[in-house]
Amino acid sequence: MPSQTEENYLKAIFKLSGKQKRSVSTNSIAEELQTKASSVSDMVKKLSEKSLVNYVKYQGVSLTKDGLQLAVHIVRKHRLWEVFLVNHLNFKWDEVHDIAEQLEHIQSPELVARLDAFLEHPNYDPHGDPIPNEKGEFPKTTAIPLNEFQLYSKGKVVAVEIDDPSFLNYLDKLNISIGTRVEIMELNEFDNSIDIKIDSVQRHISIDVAKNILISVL
Amino acid sequence: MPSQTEENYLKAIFKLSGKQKRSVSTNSIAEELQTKASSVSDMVKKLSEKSLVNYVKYQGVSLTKDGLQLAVHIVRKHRLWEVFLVNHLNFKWDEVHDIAEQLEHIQSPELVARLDAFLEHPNYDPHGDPIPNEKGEFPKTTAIPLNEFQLYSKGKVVAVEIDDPSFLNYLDKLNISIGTRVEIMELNEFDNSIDIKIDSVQRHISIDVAKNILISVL
DNA sequence: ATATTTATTTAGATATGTCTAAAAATTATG
DNA sequence: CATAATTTTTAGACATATCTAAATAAATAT
Repeated sequence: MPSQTEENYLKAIFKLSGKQKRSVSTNSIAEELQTKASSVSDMVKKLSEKSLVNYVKYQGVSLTKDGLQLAVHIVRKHRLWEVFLVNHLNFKWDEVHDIAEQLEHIQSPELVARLDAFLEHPNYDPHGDPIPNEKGEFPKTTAIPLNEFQLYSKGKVVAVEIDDPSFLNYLDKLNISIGTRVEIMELNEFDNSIDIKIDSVQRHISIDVAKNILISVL
Repeated sequence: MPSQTEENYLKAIFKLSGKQKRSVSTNSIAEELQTKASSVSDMVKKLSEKSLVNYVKYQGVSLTKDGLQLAVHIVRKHRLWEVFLVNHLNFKWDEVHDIAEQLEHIQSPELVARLDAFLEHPNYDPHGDPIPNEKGEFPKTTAIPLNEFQLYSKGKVVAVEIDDPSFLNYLDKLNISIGTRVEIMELNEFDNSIDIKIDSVQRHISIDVAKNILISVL
């Protein structure tokens, strides 16, 4: 059984690898985990010995099949707990990340299975992120970032790319949440900012915000 | 914030101190935590420096006010989680200890408060153990062990003293659970065993079992 | 292609929590 | 009360995970 620290490394590598599963640099892991590159080197070596990551000195890290499976399972637990916290304990979507960060390390397959059933097998967490099933398979989504959306098209917010409380709070202020309908009114070439309409109110958002909001076409 | 290990030591000392809050020996802590006496010596020294225990070399350990408060709070979390696991995730009373053992270390006062509310402020856990409130106050109980019960008197099982799965399983077999009505039919002086009536069925139980079943008089 | 900058790794140190084996204190026994 | 048995503590070692500082490799710029 991997330690909590090891689990956090696996999760960080999973997150940074993206869908294309590209290999990840020591520095980026260090930044993600708020630690030093030297610590990452050490840990990555250790994970490599356990066959959880592929690691060649100076050439980045990627997850092995075993490592990926573990990482996905931790993500599953994290997101299931977030659903519990929001749907049953009435937390807001910007309050649950740190608590789920702890709960995700609880070791009990039976607990995960029963929690999943209790929550009625949710496919998405409160941030719209997909929840993998027991086998590690993700529900497929066709969402694209708001900034890649076509002018005058209409869509529905299905997820956000980051769950930093300050970002989520900002979205709350703009009245944007999962399920919100948006229409693209104008694309400003100058700074790549976007004008959108929400509930018939026009709003202006920056490219940095737009690319972290995932939309599905209506 | 104390580490998980420190929390486990505090909890062990709390458990071993009993209601009279007697001071606890190094060896008994070692046994309770399945570790070595030398490790206990080290840790107890550390907890003493943090003013969580009173410790004089060779003379045992007791909790300070701060240590007691922390220990009680961990017990509160443990028992609340057990209620959740049994009442909402349909675990049996003999399956929840190890999971609660992990969940009790989750740090979030807000989570505890909301869990407590979600569970509707329970006073007892699935084993009948009292759950302290936010201030650390226990609901008062007048329960006494079955072996101290008077002949021919009737009572109701309100708690069990140990939550070892093998013990709980044995009780299940005898059809004894929290709320079961029992009547003392015979006290056997020879081996201190007891004959009791449960649902009009007579059963024979040993002193070791009897003293771990708490009864309140009817 | 060489020098410089940046990224990464190694070496050595530190903190936590554990252990074994030996020493010291306490308690029990004759 | 002196000796034996037990309990507890200390000393020194080890594993995990971290850090700083120095060394090395890779990438970038001149």
